[in-house]
Amino acid sequence: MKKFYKILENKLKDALNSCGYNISDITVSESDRPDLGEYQYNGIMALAKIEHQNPVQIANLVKEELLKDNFFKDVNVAGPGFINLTISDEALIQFVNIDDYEYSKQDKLIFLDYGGANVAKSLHVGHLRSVNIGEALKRLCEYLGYQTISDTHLGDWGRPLGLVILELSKRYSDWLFFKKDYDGEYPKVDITNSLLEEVYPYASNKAKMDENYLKEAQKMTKRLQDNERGIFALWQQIMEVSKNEIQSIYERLNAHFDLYKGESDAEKYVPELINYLDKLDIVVESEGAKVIPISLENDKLNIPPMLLVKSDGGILYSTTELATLYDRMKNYNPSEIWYVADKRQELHFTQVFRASLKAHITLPETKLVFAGFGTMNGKDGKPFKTRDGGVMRLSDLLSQVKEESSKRLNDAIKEEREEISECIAISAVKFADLLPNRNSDYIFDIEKFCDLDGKTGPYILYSTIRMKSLLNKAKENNFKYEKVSVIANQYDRDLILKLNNLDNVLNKSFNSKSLNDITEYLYSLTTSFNRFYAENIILKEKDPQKRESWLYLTSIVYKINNILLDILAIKVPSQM
RNA sequence: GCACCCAUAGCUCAAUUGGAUAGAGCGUUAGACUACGGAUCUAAAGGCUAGGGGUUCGACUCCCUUUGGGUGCACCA
Repeated sequence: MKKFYKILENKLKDALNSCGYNISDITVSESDRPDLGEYQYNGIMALAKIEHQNPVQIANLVKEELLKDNFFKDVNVAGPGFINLTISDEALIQFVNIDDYEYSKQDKLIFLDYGGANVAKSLHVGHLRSVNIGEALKRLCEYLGYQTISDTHLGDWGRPLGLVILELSKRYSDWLFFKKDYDGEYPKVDITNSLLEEVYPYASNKAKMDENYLKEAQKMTKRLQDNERGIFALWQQIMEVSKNEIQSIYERLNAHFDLYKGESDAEKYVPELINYLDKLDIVVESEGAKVIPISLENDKLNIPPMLLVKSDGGILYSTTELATLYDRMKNYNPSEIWYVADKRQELHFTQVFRASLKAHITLPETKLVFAGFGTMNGKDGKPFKTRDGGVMRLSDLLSQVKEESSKRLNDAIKEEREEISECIAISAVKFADLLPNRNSDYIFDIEKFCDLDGKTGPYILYSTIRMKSLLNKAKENNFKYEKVSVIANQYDRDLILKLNNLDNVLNKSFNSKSLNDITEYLYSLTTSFNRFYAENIILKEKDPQKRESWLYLTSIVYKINNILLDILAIKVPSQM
C-alpha cells in the first residue's frame, strides 16, 4: 500500500525511458479531474519545453507504452499534454491487501521543543497550539521511524520567579527561607497553585507601578540566580507545585515529555558558554553590553545582533536559549531540533540559530527548525480573551468545551460519562486546532467547536466507533474477513484510492511540519467510509466475496483512523 | 520609519509549492432511509482568488504597484 505511488511513478519512468526520455524526478498525483482518470501526470509539458517538442505527441507515445501494462484500466491524454491514469481492479486489489503500514526505524534523532509552560503562571490559551502541534509532530516523527526527544523547556528562571519570591517574602516574612543565617532543613510550606496564580500578576503589576518594588525584584532575581540557599529551597518548592499543575494539563491534552528541563538547567552552562564565546572572537561590545552580530550580507534589512550579556551583567532570554542549545548538542547531539512556538518569536530564533552556527555550537548539518504557528483569535479577530478581557486559562477553556460536549452526549450513556465527555471535548479542541495550516491565524469560536456537526473531532470519533461496532457484529456472526477479492462499486473503489494516499499525506505533513494535511485526510477518509457504509449494507450482503471484501476494507479504514488519531494525540472513547 | 506575513463563497478554513472546471465544513434550500449506531447519507445555490499591471502554453501561487489588516525591530520572556 505504502509503495503504491512509487510503483506508479516507476511505471511512468519506464514508459518515458522506452520512449527515449530520461527523467529522474517524477510526481504522479491524485487527479483533479476524476471524470478523466484517477491519477494524473503533469510533467510532459515541462519535458516538451526542454526537448522543444510537441507535448501532446510525447504524451501519446507514453500512453501507448503504458497501455501495454495491464496495471492500467485506462490511459488518456488531455489538454496540452496531461496524462490521466485509471488503475485496473486487479492492481488495486493487489495493493489493498498488502499490509505494510509500519515504517522501519531510522537513525536520525529529532529533538522537539514545545509546550513552553511558565512556572508560577498557569497555562493559558496561548499554549494550546504549541502543545497540540508539538505533540502531534513528535508522534508523526515516531510513526515514520525517527527517534525523538521532547522537552517542554519550562520558563522557570529570571525575573518572573524573582517577583513571585519577593511577594511571598513580603507576605510570609516569617518563613525560614528568608532568614539569612539559618542553616537547618527548610520545612515544607503550604504553597498552592492558586496562590501562585494570584501572586504573580499582583507582583508583576506592582513592579510596573512601583520602581522600588521593581528594584527589589531585580535583587531577589539575583539572589535566586546566585543560588542563595533559602531562596533556592523556596524556588524548588514553587517548582514542584507548579510542575504538577502543568503536568496535569498536559495529561489532559495527552502530551507527554521526555524532559522537563528549563531555563534553570541551561543556566549552569552560561559561564562556560560565555567563556567559550569570548575566546572565539565573535562577541562585540556595544553600548556597554556584549552582543553577537549575526546579520548577513544578503539580508534585506539589518537584523539586530543577538544580545548576550546586558550592560548590568545580567543575561537574557537569547543567552539562555543559546546555553540550552549548548546543553542539547553536548548531551543529545540530535540531527534536527524543532521549535514549536508562536510565529512572533521568529526573529528571536533566527538570531539564536545564527549565533549558534557562528559559534559552532551547532554545525551546518544540524537542522534547526523554527515551526512557528499563527495566533489564536477570538470571534472578533483579536487575540482570544475571556469575557472581561483577561487571558483565559487553558483549564477553563477545556472545562467550557467539556461542559458543551457533555450536554450533547447521548442520555442513554450512563457509565463512564465523565471520561467520554472529556475524550470528546479534547478531540473537538485538538481537531479544530490542527485543522488550519500551522502558519495561519485562526478564529477560536467555542460555540462552533461545540457544534459537533461537520468537520470536527467528534464526527471522526463517532464514525470510528461505528466502524468498530460493525466489526464486532461481524465477529458475532462469525463472518471472517482476511482480504479484498472484489471491487463492487464506486464506493469501495473510492476508499481504496483514498487509502493509497496515506504515505504521501504523512510525508507531506512531516515536510511542512503542519498537521492540516492529516486532519483533512482523516476527514476525507472518514466521509468516504460513511458514504460507503450508507450505500452498502454489509452484514446483510448475500454475496460472501463482497461481504468479506467490504468487511476487510472496513477493518483497514478503522485501523488507519486509529493510527491517525493517535498521531494527533486524540483518544477514542469506548462509546459515545 | 524599516522589514516580514496575510487578504479566497454569507461565515470559518483548504488548494499536491506554476497545472486542467479554485475545493471542504458551517449556514441556506430541496431530498433519502421499516437494514449493520441518525452525531447518517444525497443534491442544489453560492467565486472576476482585495483592485490594477506584468512574466508564459498555463498564475490564488512568481515580479511590480495601490488599498486595507496583522506582526516584529537589543538590555522583558
